[in-house]
Amino acid sequence: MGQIGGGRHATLTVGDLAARSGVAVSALHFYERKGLLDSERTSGNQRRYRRDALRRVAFIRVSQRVGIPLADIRTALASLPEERTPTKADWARLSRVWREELDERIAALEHLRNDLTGCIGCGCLSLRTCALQNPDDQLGEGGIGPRRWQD
Amino acid sequence: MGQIGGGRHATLTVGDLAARSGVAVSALHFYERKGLLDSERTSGNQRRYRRDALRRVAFIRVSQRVGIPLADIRTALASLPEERTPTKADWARLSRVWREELDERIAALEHLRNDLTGCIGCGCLSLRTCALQNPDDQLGEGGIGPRRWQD
DNA sequence: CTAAGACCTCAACTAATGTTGAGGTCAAGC
DNA sequence: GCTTGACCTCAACATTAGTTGAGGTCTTAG
Repeated sequence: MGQIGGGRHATLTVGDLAARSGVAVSALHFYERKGLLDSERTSGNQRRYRRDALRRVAFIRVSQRVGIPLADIRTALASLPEERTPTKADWARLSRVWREELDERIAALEHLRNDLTGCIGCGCLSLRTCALQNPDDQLGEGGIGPRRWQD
Repeated sequence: MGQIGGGRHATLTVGDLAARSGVAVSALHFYERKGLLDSERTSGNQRRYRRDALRRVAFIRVSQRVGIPLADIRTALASLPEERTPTKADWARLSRVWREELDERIAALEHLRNDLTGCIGCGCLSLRTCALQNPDDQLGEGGIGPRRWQD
């Protein structure tokens, strides 16, 4: 634990942060490698996190639940003010962007549901006539590469 | 082309199927390796598809747009009658299952949106109090492994 | 009949998001 | 001051959904 019961002190060890955020240590290392998180080091090279790392990790997880890839989360986090602990307003600003993303994704899925419902009626799945096969919305235009969504 | 202009004949070559479905040849090979699709072979070992392969591929793509992983699509396809060309009713039955999945996913995302909207108000993202951090719905319970959603 | 284009297999690579393990170091309680 | 648990790095592996390339074969139009 990071001194005196795991957290009243100024910094957190990686184990503390993992325990409090519910994120595995290996994932925290990974976020750091990817530039989403950083830490100071002790003289012995061990990570020490400032307490706002906790909110940072929280933001990462919430963003992932919304379906945002880490690279985009990284970009968003990079827009936080450097050398000033982010305020609640800073976090709220970032989150608002995600809500718009989420709105769009929900709308796209609803559109898809409407199409699918129609196609179930005819059972067609016809390549020429079925709306699902010739999408006029954004869904499915990004090709077949690695997935962007998560659950 | 699969004889006489690419398709009036009984079977399709892999190139025909690719052209008509909009799916790359390499993806069709991949689906076959994964058991989602199969083909007869000519004496020279080239694939020849029955015409209902077209609808099968259509079903695969539609399912992927709904966000279903290939393994699940494979399971669904396995429930189609063997040795009888599937009817429209068969396809409609499968699609209905996906619509239920889609309904659930939309509902989960809407729930998430409500939580996020609330959390934007307070800017908290608190690990203890924010609904997003302590999910009581299905979202986010599957852990962190490979993604299940797509776009 | 032959040449060009389509097809074949197999292995390696991509991308995102991590986990696992090996081999070694730090820090803290007794 | 030593031992034990936590930490370090780096490399390899897992998963999903394919793509790319090498090296070779089939089919078909002319």
